Amino acid sequence: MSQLNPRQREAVHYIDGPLLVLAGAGSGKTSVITRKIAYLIEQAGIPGRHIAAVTFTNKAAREMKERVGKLVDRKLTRGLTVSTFHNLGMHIIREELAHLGYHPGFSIFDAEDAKALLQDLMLREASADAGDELSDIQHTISAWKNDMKGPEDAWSRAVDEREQRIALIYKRYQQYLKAYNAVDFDDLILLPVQLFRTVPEALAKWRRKIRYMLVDEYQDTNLCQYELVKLLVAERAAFTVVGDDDQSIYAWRGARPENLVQLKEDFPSLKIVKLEQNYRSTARILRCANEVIANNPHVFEKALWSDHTIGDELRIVRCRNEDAESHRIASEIIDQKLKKGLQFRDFAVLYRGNHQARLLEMKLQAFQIPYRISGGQSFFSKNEIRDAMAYLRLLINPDDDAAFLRVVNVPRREIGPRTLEQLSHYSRARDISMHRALDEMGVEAHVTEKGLDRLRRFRHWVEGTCRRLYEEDPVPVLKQLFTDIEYEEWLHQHASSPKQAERRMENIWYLIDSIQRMLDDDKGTANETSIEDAISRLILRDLMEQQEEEDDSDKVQLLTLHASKGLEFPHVFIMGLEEEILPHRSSIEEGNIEEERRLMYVGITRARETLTLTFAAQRRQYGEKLETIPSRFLDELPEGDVKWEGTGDLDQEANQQKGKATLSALLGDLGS
DNA sequence: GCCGTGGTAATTTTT
DNA sequence: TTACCACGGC
Repeated sequence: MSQLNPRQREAVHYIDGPLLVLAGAGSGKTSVITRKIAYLIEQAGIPGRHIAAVTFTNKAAREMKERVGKLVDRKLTRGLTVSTFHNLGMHIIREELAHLGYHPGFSIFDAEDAKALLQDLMLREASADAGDELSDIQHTISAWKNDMKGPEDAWSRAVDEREQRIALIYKRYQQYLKAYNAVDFDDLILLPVQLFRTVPEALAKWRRKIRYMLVDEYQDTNLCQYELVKLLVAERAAFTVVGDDDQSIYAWRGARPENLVQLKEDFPSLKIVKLEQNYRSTARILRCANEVIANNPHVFEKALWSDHTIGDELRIVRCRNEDAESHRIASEIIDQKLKKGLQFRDFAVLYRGNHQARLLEMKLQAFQIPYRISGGQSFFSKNEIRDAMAYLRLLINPDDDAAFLRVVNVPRREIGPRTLEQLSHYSRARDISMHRALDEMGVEAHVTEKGLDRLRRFRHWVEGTCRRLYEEDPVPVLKQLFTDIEYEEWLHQHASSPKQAERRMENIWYLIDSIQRMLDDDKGTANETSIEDAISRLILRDLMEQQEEEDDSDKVQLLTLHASKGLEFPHVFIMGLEEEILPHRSSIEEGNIEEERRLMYVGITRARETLTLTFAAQRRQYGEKLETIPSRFLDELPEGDVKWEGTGDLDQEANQQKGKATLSALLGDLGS
């Protein structure tokens, strides 16, 4: 799509004021953003370094960078910011450390570090109640941060005892983070907001830097993120936000689609451009999508259209039970692939919850259908990578107690829980990090001699490595580190097979290679990546190439509806179209059907050519067989556009299906 | 540390 | 029903 349609062109060329682009599914939203960046640089004469485009995921940022790179001369994109909200926040914090009371090399705690800290805090602070769930506390604090509430606000606005308790924990939590020279993910957005509200010079500086701002997936912004945008764009209001209220499916984690409406109030001169032409799906699929979403109330009316052919009817397939459902999908994939000469990668199966993929996986394996499943263990949650990251963090910030605790005894240095307990007790009493505590004379009265000796030896080694990291070429120092500690031997001792240990070690080297690549990437340019920067970017997961490489293979895609947002496939199955699944039971209970409907809408609009919706008439749930009720969303589809199957004699149909499937499997074998 | 036991809950997920 | 957890004993 090299030519822009009139609406898209309008969105690209309008730069005189605030602009909201309501971009329907498949309407070429990324094109608009990337073309607009090109337009701003080449036509409007705004230097790249004064433009910032913000997304939610690294993947989106990477894709955008790539596409801008193809449109604009490399020289002109110098200094252009295309990053996630969190990455932008990290850079602001890094540049304004002094104002915020942080030191260089600050750590970024991920959810697990934060959880560990909270756990620790609760054990000794006793402000918590036995009934308080750790994850509940964590989520509450996170939600407060997303709402821009500090510990004091949370305390004064607490509505019950539980909130009061959590507010106290929140306060202590922040104190510890500060002592560790660490921030958590939410702080990456919140701290810049607090900074900009209290230090006008800092705000002025960033306003001078960012003269034009673009925000992708605007309906997913939370209160804090919107505030950051608002602060940065100021009254000048040179910005474009792109979003789709109908694809808001993340309200449960703080996203505020209301921010779309709020924009109109905050910026009365806001111009709105609607992108309604869809370049992805058949006219029939779009008609169905429009019908379904029309059941939601709307502030902005929008209807997708396409000049594609009408296309096949949607199929709704009733299956006897969940077993038959998965079986049917697997056999249909074989069947359609054969009949239409397709590839496995042309198919995607979408579902509400990850557990629904289990059965399907088994069936796909039985049919020898290759598949790729979304989610699962990520590179960064692997134990060896978490160890390695902890070492890296410790090197750039020795006060990072979470990192310290993770690796102080990995591999074994004979520093046991008792010794650590003593050290931690002392350091907390003094309100300093463990690393710092080891410096003090006072600690000697609290930790046994043997333990202290080992701890100090570890600390000495860390400091030596630290120094070398800055004096020498960092990457060889890092490689040396893992040899020094004999990490590979340790992996072998703890792995179930030598092969596994080798694989884990490979992951470590891959991680270090990635650092090398980051450092090399912009070597010699104005904004050269520092080792701290590279490590922070790793914590923010700005590295996913490994998965990408695997993506090339010919596999059926299995994804949750959430994970499917932004993607498209020629042939889509959505399974489990039953009440209590889609819409999900808890959403029904909470009365939040609208977000579930948007989820359905997202699912429908993923399909280019065909869409098959399946449900099981009977499903085993928590041990007992239950009759299910077909999803209400099925009734919302226009009758003339759907074809129901499997409503007749179920047994007979299942047998027919089985026969067909066996035949297909045989043919499939011959074909390969 | 590793393993069995019993109790509980059972979405969606990025940074 | 299953799967994951925290807990306690070795």
